[in-house]
Amino acid sequence: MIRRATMNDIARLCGFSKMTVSRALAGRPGVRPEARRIIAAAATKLRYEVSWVAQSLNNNRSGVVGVATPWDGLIGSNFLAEIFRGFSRAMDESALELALFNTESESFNHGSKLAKLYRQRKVDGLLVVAPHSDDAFLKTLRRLHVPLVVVGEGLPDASICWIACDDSKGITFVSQYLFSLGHRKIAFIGGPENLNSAARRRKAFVDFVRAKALRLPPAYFQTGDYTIKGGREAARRLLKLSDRPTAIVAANDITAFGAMESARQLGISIPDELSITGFDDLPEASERYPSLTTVHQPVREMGKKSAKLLLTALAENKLPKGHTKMPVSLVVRESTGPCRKVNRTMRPAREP
Amino acid sequence: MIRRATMNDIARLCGFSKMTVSRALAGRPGVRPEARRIIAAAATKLRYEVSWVAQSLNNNRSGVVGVATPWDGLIGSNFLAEIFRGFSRAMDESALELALFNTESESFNHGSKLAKLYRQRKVDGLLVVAPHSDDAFLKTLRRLHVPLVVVGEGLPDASICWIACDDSKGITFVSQYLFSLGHRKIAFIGGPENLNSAARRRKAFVDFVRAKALRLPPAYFQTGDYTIKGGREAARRLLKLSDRPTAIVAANDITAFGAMESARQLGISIPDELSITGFDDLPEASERYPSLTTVHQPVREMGKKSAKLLLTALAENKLPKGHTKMPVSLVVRESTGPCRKVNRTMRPAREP
DNA sequence: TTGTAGGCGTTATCAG
DNA sequence: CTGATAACGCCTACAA
Repeated sequence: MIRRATMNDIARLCGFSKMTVSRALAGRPGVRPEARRIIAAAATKLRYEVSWVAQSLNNNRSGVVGVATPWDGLIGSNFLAEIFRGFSRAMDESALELALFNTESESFNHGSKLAKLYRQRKVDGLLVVAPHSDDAFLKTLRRLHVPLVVVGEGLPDASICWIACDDSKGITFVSQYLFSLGHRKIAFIGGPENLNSAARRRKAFVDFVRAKALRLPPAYFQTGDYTIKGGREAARRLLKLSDRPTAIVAANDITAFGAMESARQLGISIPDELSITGFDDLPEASERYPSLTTVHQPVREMGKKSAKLLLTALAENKLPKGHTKMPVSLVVRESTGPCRKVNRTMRPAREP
Repeated sequence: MIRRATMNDIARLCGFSKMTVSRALAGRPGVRPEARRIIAAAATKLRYEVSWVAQSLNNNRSGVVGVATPWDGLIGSNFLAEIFRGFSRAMDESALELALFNTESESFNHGSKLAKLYRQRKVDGLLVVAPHSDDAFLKTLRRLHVPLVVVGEGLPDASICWIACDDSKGITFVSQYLFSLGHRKIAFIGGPENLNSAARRRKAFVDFVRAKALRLPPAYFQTGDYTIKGGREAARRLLKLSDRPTAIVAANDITAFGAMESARQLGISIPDELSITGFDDLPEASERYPSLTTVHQPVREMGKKSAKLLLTALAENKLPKGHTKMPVSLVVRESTGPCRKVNRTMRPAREP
């Protein structure tokens, strides 16, 4: 492995000074076109690449944006994948790279690693994806004035910049839709308690139930963990009730997929005997059989937008600010249908 | 944002020279214990963190390991997720960070970005996950002597270090198992042509068919793309054949999931009328209904091992070498069963 | 238009 | 054990 060429090498090779070389290669004014050409040629010949480290030392910038997210919940998911696609779209032109951090690792959340990350200038800023509401590191970050944007979770702390979707509206959409199909026995499978968005979705459902004065047994309010398995188990509990629901609102698509599996296992047909809705509109939602009625949220767009926000802030050398609620929409597919007045339970269904 | 403390600040504060401070904080010998304590105290008071950039400039090391992989195929998948978990397990103690690169981005594969990545010292080495066999960048990398380990794909080029699983053996396992259950009409759904592993799996199946002298119609050899959709479509083609197979060997789990959906849509019961096998043993395989008989490959282990390999090589300042084929094993679950001599097709099944 | 001097924060080297 | 000096590769500021 041979030593890489430096500006000095180029300078020596073509008889200019380091400085002229620097100016020429950075495309800055004040260099004779002729000189520019000579220098460019020399650079090519020596296979020169600027040392990004040396630049960083000058700028006090690392050129790296950190992506921090709970791995166990997200890293294999299409949700995160879509967000990433959004990120990379936004950063394509920016010469910045993405580094990945697991917020679930002790050292990260505790803050020990975190302080270093930024103070050692390993990252210029952070994109935080779907943090848990009990994550300690966000407070640390705020105190250190680290430029950061939170994606996919609206936070109560007004000083933190975030981009999320309108959770309440989404849940209202599906609930309303099921209601309009005649469903009155609607159950809910929520997400993990440590996500603000999950809490908001649950609250929206509760509000809806109240507004429509539906009288639902407590067992209709289940909690999952945004995994297939969690959805399956919660649905199983629901579907084994003597007075089982005719529709299930799942707090995300994955949970809905799990619920669909439980129904299938129990021989309950979708949507004839049971309607199911999701939330997120992951690519899979349209590909499953039956396809899933769900709430579309512009995940990739959110990724792109948040990355842009951060880049702009970094460029202007200030902290990103503000909160954005992205619009959601109802996507009707095959997993929902009109309510049949009587289901197959032994006892006849209660009249609403 | 206040200027960060430097070694100079500490030196001034406690009356030692920069050099002594450096030695003390790096825990190197040749510093009086008393001095050590004083310096440590000063560092704490000033909230000092070493500048990793300045260190890099000295070491000619960036402290970053790049992870390069085709995003569209992998980034939302549990396969990649498992590999990542392995990586992070291996790097937990190492102070290195992971940066992410999309091999499908033009600038990357073309090599323009790539050369820079390493020559600018943005990364010390690369972990390349499941590259396509037609990826040009690998050749570039080899020429530049970039330390790299390829995970999940065995490559023909002997000079590149890789860790993969024993594809042939895996396919032989499932084929053999289906055969032992009495299946003779076994179809295959392969993976994308631009993956060496997919080619090897297909070849293993063909070899098996030949060894057993099975006479299968050409339509029994399908090609998917390792997606649910691809699996579903290929399976649909198979199941609509007048002489349809009694078993399907899918080249990965995802494809198998798709195939299972097709069967369900067509009202074909698994495993009574159709046996299906996968490959990978993703976490989902055991959670689907019915659960999937498949080939287990130690994905996380592979991730861990490859990261370790790279770290060792970096520490010893040489290129990682060698090829590792990880063992695979057959995992029997619910998606396979004995062959019934007559299936529901109108015409009676041929005798084997 | 070009060049010189100096600094970014750390560490290697060698002298005290 | 401690410290002065130089070097890593680039860029800003200023001078010619």
